[in-house]
Amino acid sequence: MKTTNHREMSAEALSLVAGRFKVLAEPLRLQILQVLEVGESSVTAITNAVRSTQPNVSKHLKILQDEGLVAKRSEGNSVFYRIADESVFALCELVCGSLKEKFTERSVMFG
Amino acid sequence: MKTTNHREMSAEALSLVAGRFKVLAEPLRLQILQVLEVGESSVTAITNAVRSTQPNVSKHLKILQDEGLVAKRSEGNSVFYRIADESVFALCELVCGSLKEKFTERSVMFG
DNA sequence: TAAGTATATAACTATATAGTTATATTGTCA
DNA sequence: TGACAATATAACTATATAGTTATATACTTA
Repeated sequence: MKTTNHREMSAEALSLVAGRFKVLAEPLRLQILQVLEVGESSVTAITNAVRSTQPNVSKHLKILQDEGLVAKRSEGNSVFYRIADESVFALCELVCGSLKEKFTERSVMFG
Repeated sequence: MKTTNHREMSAEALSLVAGRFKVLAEPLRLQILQVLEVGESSVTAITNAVRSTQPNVSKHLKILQDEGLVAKRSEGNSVFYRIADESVFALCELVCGSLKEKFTERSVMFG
């Protein structure tokens, strides 16, 4: 049974979808997700991996968590974050494919 | 042959992917895309359908076009826009599915 | 040509947020 | 307990952009 109705989508639903895209619309957050794709990681380790500051990374992690994309686990002094929603990688895959097509087309335009 | 390398992604590539998400991170632009999903449409018709102002819709259409998501065709006085990249609908589908899961989980949390 | 219609653009305002710096909080270990 | 380490948060600044209003541009038709 198909439950999605493509003919109409409430303003609220559109806002939620846009909100998900907004969370992914930040290169640093995408980079953090890529780090976590390998496996769970502490805030310090993530901070080093993405070459940003700790407060900035913490803030982005909170945004990702609020959106349900990552989850965390405390161990002693450290907090380990992990991917909580694998669909983000499928999204990135789709975008990469589309971008590749887009640039191929434009490249062809110039012979 | 698989061409995408998941281990590394350049800062530039991440910016492009984030940029695509940014374009989709606006409810009104998603609404415009939904209107165009049905078929090509003039700026005036789109403006009426999404209940916004003409200049605002024109601006959003330009953003969508720059990203390669829509294309246009002039006919007399009017300009007709159409979907140029169907992948956006697959993206929205994925997000909708993920959001549904997310809210189902949270709903279950409350019994 | 003049009036009307459709679209695009420019200038502006208001708002959201990424990044920084400083600090608070919490846990570890000597 | 005191010093240190890891994380979170608050306050701030700078920047980006959605929406509005006014206007420019281009086409149509009387």
